[in-house]
Amino acid sequence: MNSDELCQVYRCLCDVTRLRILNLLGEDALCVCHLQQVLGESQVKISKHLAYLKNHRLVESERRANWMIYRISGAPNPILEENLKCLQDLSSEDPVFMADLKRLRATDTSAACCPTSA
Amino acid sequence: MNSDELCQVYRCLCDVTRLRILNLLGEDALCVCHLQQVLGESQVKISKHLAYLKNHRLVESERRANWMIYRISGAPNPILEENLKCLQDLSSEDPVFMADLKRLRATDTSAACCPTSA
DNA sequence: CAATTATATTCCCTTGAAGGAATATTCCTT
DNA sequence: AAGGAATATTCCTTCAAGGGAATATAATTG
Repeated sequence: MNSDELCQVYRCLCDVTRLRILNLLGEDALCVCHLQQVLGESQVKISKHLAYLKNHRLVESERRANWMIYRISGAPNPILEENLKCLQDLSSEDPVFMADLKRLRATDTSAACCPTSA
Repeated sequence: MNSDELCQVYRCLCDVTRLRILNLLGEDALCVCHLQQVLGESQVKISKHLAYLKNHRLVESERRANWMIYRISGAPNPILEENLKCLQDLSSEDPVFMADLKRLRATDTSAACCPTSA
């Protein structure tokens, strides 16, 4: 990791929608439609932000039939990991992150698109 | 700290010049002219980035005669602190940060503009 | 193969921010 | 008060990126 790559990581983190996505993916791998549901944002918006995160190697994806499952990248990244921890801490205080997690837990993850249902 | 403020912090961190500035200020408070010297960047550029950091409360400044001394903000900010630590770790590997620190140490800090000479 | 579902991409518009040149401001010295 | 040094601001141009509407692609189902 060099200074430019470090900047790239922060660029990924400096959008609230991406932070919300990462916060959710910190809990579990998720398909696009679930992210869309939980975040209440448009399909394009979610899809573009996921592409952005993927291009910068913060998340990775795997196709499962019709669905794309996204998860936090497995490649070790100390900066990302440290900041995901911070995110987790904040998510017990911040109303936006809290509400997202609440909706996530209320979401039926037994559907065909869910990673654990494979 | 809420999700928007968190984004703001990351926005501050996603420019390499600002990271270089923060890396230097992590060592010691510095005046603009020293930052300019060490970073080898234009006066406008440094000044604008400092203004940006100050507007977002990551640094604070104090006038000393002709000079403005900038330092990392004293207000507690866990996210900033955590990432300054990361920056410090990286600065022993990354060529840009390393070179900056080396030039900083080679800089005469006994001049009138330096905080410790007060 | 046609229709449907899930997701990605393209086109377009708008905005924030980076950087340089020129200028303004602030403070010091004489 | 005038000049000089340090720093800040304004004006301008360029560019990345956010978001929506429409369209394209990929896989599934009938």
